[in-house]
Amino acid sequence: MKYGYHARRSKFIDGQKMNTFAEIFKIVEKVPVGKVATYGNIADMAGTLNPRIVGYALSSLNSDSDIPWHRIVNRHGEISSRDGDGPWLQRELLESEGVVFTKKGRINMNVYRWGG
DNA sequence: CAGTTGACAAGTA
DNA sequence: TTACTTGCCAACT
Repeated sequence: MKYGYHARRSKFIDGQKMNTFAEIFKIVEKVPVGKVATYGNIADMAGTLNPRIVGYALSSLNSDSDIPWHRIVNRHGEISSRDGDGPWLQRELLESEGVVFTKKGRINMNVYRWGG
């Protein structure tokens, strides 16, 4: 599965019409505990999105959101959140779910990556 | 309506 | 392996 941008904008998932952000959140919600997904993963599953849009959508969430935003990392298995307590909180949450970080602060994607 | 932005990814060196 | 460049596109201004 390559990182391909789909030309069509499918705003339909499971036969229901919904906006772009909702699509993203719906996918993110499916990431199981103890696993992580990349922005590209979510974008690909959503069917049409640029991975940037995924980050954009997640950035609109609060830290206490019901969406497991912390399970989304970049392709290198690194935390990409911006500033504030975001990055630290994300790592805390992941470690509390059993995700192990390397000394460089990266995640072994071969083990924890979800999808497929 | 026309830029600009951004929690990215892939390719290349 | 890291660092830099290019392509993306919805939301924002």
